[in-house]
Amino acid sequence: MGYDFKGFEKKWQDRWEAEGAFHAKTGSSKPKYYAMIEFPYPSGAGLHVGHPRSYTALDIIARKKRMEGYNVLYPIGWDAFGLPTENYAIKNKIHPKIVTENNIKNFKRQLKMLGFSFDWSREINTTDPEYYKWTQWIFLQLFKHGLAYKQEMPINWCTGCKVGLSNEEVVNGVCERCGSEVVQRRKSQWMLKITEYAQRLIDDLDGLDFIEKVKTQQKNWIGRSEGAEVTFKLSTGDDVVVYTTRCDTLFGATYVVLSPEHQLIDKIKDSITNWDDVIKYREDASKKSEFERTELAKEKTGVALEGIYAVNPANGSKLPVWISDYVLVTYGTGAIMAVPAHDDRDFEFAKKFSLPIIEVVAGGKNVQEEPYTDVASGVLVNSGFLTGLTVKEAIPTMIDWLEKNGLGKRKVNFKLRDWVFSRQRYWGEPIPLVYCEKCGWVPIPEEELPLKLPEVETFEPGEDGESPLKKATDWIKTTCPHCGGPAERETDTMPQWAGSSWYFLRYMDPHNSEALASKEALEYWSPVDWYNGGMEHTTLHLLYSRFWHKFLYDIGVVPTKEPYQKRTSHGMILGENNEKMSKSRGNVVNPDDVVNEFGADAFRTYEMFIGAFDQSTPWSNQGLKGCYKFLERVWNLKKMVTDDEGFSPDLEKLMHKLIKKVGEDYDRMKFNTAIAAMMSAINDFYKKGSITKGEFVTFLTLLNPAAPHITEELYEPYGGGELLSLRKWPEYDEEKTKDDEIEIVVQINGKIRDKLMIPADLSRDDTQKAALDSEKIKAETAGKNVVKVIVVPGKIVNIVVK
RNA sequence: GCCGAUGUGGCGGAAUUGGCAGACGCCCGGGACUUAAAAUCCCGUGGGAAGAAAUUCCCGUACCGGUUCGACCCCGGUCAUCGGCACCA
Repeated sequence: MGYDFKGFEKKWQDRWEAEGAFHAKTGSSKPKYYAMIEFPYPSGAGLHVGHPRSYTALDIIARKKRMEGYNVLYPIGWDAFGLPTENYAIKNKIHPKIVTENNIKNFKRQLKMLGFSFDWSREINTTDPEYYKWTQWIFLQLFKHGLAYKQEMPINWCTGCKVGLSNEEVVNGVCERCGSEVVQRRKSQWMLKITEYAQRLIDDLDGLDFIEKVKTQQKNWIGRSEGAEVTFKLSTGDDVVVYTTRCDTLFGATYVVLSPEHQLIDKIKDSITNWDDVIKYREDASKKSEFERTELAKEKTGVALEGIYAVNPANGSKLPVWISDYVLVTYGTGAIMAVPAHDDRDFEFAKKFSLPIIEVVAGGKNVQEEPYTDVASGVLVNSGFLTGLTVKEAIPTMIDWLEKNGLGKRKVNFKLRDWVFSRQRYWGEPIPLVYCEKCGWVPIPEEELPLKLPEVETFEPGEDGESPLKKATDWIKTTCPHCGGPAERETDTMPQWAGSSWYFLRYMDPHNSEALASKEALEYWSPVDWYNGGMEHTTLHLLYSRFWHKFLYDIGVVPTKEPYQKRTSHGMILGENNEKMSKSRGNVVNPDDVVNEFGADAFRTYEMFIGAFDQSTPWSNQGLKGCYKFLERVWNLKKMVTDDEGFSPDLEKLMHKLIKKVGEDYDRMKFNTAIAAMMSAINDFYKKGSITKGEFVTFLTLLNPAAPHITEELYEPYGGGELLSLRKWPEYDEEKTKDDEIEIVVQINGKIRDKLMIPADLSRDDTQKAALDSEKIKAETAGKNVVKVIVVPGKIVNIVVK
């Protein structure tokens, strides 16, 4: 009738804590192992059943490594700045600090009840001034090295949160967080030059053990493209530089397009005869929200700049110049040469406005009807000195020609944009800069860090999205650290991603007041050996933190180029109805209820057994019960343990196989099959009716990383006061995992006709002989012509007959 | 549209990477125990056909085709679902 998990789960959690069993020791002579999960945002909703999937997985890794003799760091903390807390604070008129404290308290209780082997003595909190002191310090270093700059620029403005968003935070034209419409606004914003690291962020992926889809997603996001910048002369005498990856098609350019925001337009204003139309188009374009821009992408719009033309540098032909918002001001040069015969967008535009289409690459269908964009095949035509070359040959030939004649040059572009780093919000790290009329932006002295968040009456953003800190007038007024004159503090705060961009460093030395971490700790623990987290952070947190880390490497603060050696990702846990868990769908499973009813071990074991770790799977209460039953069977094993040491002859093979299987499966994150193997073993134990002490203890050790409480409890009578969690991981003997006799399959023409037990080490010839000697096979092959016999020793014999 | 992943019993999922498809668990069915039920333990469980039975045969990994002695696995094509990107020239 059940096992009394409530009687001991808490007991062991307390004992691990009291003994400091999972404390990592900086500088220990043991080899180090740094396992990390993404620290949670302590939301009011409490822990989601998805969190423990990742935490249990790396807990298993951490616990196993510890048992294998490593000095393991498996830390935990709170990524606690952010909008949901602030919005809750506004709504309920409670200080976000209090909200955060309460949420952390609840999260901490929930995490503790699950028995993770976190080193709680290293707990960190991004909203703690002792923590954000160093977030601010890093920002100051970025500023001092010219990687932080303030710029008036069109930003994504969330109409709901009243805050600027980075491109990464805009999903399908709406705010990732609140779902409100996002529009373009011009705002002065702090920016971080992540683009300066674009190439290195791609290149350095090579040496890393990241799952492939993370690497490709990051590469696609950074979006490197090789091409050329080509200069077109305008009839006004000005130059317009366009960016193209297909300079081979230059002879086919039939018009030039500038983005509506292109700077040149104002300069040549006087030569444009339809200026009113241009003004109107620009205004319309700027009013379009991000949503409209993407949704209406199909329908091309534009205005010709009348009174001017551009000259094609390849053949001197005069081309009309247009403006259109299908050309983005933020990419390349904000201007393109249009080759409608060989580009989908240009084709569409040319059709709509009846512009000429000239074929310069042969090999497609009629380019008057559809563009031919294939780069792999196709030969240049109508293209002067390029005619006859393949596209692949023509591109470098054209670039060489352009460079030789001073008409263009090779150019690499990236889709990645600089990181919009300021938020007009309260609950974030204050940006530690002051503005002085005389000296401009001046960093505050490092001794003055942390620059603490001032107290304010209300946390709402002001009209027009002013930062709530604007109301802290006393705080804002200060003196310039440079000239001593009057100055004002920056009132924007940092985005939520700031604190998480370096937290893995703080874990190494969390209480250091002199530095973000000591040199010794950084040298000892870097890099994180294994970092598991969600795919949703691939282009945000994961990229941002790699960027910060590279910067810190460049200025000599950290010893490695990359923060994380290995990155894996877990699949989502869906509701029982196979949909994403959400309050509105009513399919949320609360970890508190699960632990209360079935205990932490059953919860952990089930989350590991639920399916392939990297794939999404629906929750199942029945499946959970199955795992509970398994643990119950483990519990009841204690009644059948004999006093014998070691392994009994009839279970020896099984035990060695099991040690091998479970260990290897844990390492490869095949937790589901590791648990399955242990379930299978349990079935065998029950069949036999008794097991030795040695078998029992070994079994408990293998299960311990997944189900630490029940195994500690069962081990207690055998441990002599020692914790099972700190016991040595069992070893196996490869020889003893091998069977003496194996079953092989005999096929005739690929169909199974017989199965034979043969000695495992039987030679190829003898295996073949045994197969052909089988009665069944003899009967089947009688009177037929044996054409061929394929023998795979230890596996199969296939006899081909006619 | 582009990039990536996935598709296997009633369900979650296995399959040493080209060698017995369906491990393990759930559900369901049967039996033991019990006055009875629950719990527990044992057995069965992809579909179809033949047989009283042990057993035997056929079909089967989204669909179509190919390579191979042999394909869930490799190749070509199609469809579906999910995730990411999306006017990036």
